Amino acid sequence: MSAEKTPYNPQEIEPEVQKYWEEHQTFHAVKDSKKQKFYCLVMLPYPSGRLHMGHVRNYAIGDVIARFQRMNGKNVMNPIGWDAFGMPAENAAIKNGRQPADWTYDNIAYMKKQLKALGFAYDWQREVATCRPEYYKWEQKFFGELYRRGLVYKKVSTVNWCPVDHTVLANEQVEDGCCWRCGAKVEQRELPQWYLKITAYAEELLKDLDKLEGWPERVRTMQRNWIGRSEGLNITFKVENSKETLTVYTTRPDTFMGVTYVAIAANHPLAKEAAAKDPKLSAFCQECLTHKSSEADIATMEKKGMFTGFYAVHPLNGRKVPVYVANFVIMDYGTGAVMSVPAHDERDYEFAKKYGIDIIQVIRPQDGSKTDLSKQAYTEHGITCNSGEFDGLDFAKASKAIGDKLISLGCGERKVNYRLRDWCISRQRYWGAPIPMLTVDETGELVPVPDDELPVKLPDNVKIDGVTSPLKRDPAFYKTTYKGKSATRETDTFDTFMESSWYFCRYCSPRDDKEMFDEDEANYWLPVDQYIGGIEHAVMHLLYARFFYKLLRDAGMVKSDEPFKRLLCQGMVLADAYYYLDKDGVRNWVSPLKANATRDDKGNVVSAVDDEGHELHHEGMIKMSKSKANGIDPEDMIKLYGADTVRLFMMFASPAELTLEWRQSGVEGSQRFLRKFWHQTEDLIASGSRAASDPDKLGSEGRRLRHELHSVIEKVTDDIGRRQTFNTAIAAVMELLNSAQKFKASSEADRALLYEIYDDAVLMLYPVTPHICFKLWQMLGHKDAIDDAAWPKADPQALKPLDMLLVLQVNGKVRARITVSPEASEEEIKKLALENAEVKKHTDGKSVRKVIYVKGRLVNIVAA
RNA sequence: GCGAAAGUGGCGGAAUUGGUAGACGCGCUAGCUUCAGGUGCUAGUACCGCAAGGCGUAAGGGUUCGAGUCCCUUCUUUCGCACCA
Repeated sequence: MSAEKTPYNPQEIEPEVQKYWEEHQTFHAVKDSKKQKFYCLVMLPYPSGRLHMGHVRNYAIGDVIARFQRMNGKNVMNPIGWDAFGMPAENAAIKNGRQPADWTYDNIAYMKKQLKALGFAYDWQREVATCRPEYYKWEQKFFGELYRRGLVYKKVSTVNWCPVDHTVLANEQVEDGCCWRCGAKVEQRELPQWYLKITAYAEELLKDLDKLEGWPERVRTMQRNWIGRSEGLNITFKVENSKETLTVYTTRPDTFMGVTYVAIAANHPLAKEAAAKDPKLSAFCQECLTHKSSEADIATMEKKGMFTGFYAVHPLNGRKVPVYVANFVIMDYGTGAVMSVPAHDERDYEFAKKYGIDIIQVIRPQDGSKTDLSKQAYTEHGITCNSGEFDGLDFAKASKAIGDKLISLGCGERKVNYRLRDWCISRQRYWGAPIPMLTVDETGELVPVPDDELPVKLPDNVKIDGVTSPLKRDPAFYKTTYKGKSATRETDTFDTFMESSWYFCRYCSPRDDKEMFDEDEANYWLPVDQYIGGIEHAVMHLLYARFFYKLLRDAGMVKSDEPFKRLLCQGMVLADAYYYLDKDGVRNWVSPLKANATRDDKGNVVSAVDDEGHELHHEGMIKMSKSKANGIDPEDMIKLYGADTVRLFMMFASPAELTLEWRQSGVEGSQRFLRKFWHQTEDLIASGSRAASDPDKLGSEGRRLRHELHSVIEKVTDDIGRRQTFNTAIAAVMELLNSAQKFKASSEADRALLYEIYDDAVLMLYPVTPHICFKLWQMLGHKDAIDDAAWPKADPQALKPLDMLLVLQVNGKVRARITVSPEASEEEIKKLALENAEVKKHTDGKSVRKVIYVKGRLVNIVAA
């Protein structure tokens, strides 16, 4: 024990180990058909400038899985890249006059350093930045192909318009009626836009969700709801005094005989026709269109309508029903017109009451109970009434009969509808991939930019004023020719979700200058075996990427149907938030690192004061954010504790899918563990050299400990590989090391066992804390680097239990614990249980009714 | 409103197939060591009780020899969606 102890110094060893990985290109992946591949993918970051804890958590999880799979013999690809187009670069350009490109590339360089300091096992040779022409060239080419395949179209339509960012937002990008990035209230505008026909794949996107067994159920449910398939009927009404007809979509054909009015969207052709004659109606339509347009906002706003003067003619009973413009009907969903049955729909009921429209009951409850339509609508499925020849039918029969009748009259058509709408990919921004389309000036013909002219490069050195895209003011960009004729380029750019929809394919051959990606490489690596990212991408990104993958498949470029086999959505990172109130009662948020909390003897925060003496209010643990000043900078933490400590804490503090509470004391605990691990390994080495393992020479304590080791190997393997419960895997190793620490080695065989334990513990912790394990592995005398070492295997011999701990219960209550030989028969065990003194205390004077033995676990004696 | 998930010590969490509730860690308490220590080590720590023992997984009920786990009712929280015609 005389050996000098070296302190555990992560600041020294981590850069050293990282340098080794860099020099050896340890994590460079090469296709090898003889080896089973494993594609581990983390959602690529937007280069905002600095990593945040959300990134670190995401990538730590990915790194653990990638390293674990590598140790298990897989050929692992673990790439990283940059989702480099987007608004913040333009905002930075506006703010400090820098070019978006310069700003972005600087950020990438900085964040790359941060990622390297965390020791992630990326194949840096595959790094991709989506803003490079070599990347988006292929996206432009593919877009041209999609256009030729009829999957791209341009249409004028109402779109969500962000008045602050001066850009159109996809429906999916609007949160609570506000822009998802800047939070400004969204308005509606009519603009010509490019669309991708995602609805053509709606059915398959829905159906294939069933194949995604490795996805969290909640994500699949969200996507199912987002696609929102419904079966119904399109019904066409004739309109009096108009050439227009009116087609509505309904999922309740059974209520058709109760229609008393029709509601249409403000920008429906019939509404426009009526508005042309009526200034009041025109003003109302205008008001409807300037309204916030997200579904959530429409849901909460007051329902309003206005009579158009038109009457639609009910095709079955000839009734003339008024046509209203209503603010809650959307042109883009269904047909932009709704038939209204106030008696059996709550919204229609409310509307009818407000405007004095008839309410006619055509459905009655199946069980014969009474309904009171003077109070509320009856919305359940029931039996038809007041419906003439259709009376007395249930929902299915009535829907079929009425549908058949309408179809035979030529004014009905069965229709499957989706909530999902086509993907608008146009953005009125500079910092994005230009949409590669041209308009021939003379003819107005729309054509894709010919492949040999791609990429359509973004011009450099532009002036950004935050209002008009520089592309729209730059004739050198938009003036061009097509087959000798003058033409005008599209000046809109792609939605950045386009780039993130296929980057994982590009990783397969990232420097390919002949095609989008190499098919042999892609079909070796794809699909992704494990994808890891935030739950916020559950619908948009993950749906678009699935769609894009199917487009690639139908172009013959990939062979599988789904891009991501297994998905893990990690939880948010929270931290304590504190504030004090200033003179004006305004909250001033203070970093939790500056809050000195006083705790009671149970450890609860009683009060807190910041460094300047302000009394702080503790808001609790909330999501890390700039506005609440409770973000913890990963770089600060690495400097303070080292990457291994940060990684260990993140993986240990909570299960990956749940929220993670950042606690300084917990981080310190993680560091304490690593320090102990380091010193205990040193102690072992100092206690004597490695002896040959000889399990037969172990005493009973040694055998028990060896049994524990191999049970832990089995558990940790299952926890990381199958269950993905990294926290319990780490806890198991900690427990093992606690046991090893208590074990007094008294022989060569004992010491050999300890070496076996420390070897395996180092291997098992390597995916989580690779730097310290790299060094400990060397210290334990291994010549080859740990990076290529194999994951430990549980020895079946050692897994056999030496003795069995049984719980003895009387009437379900634990009364004693006994140890028996694993060979003991059930009869012997039951006898032992009944003779146990503690058991007897509780069975005395009672008769034993039943004795239940659960193998290897317990004996329960039922006595009364 | 609809849909989904979840409620376990002072805290994060564990209990994987209905079978020892509270692993592991944080915090706290006591002691030792070091003493420049916000280091290290040892022990204790759900609650009530001196103890025997009792009680205990949001609340209430049920199934079972046995329930944190399954079923029903209620409450709460979180997340997602939302006039979807």
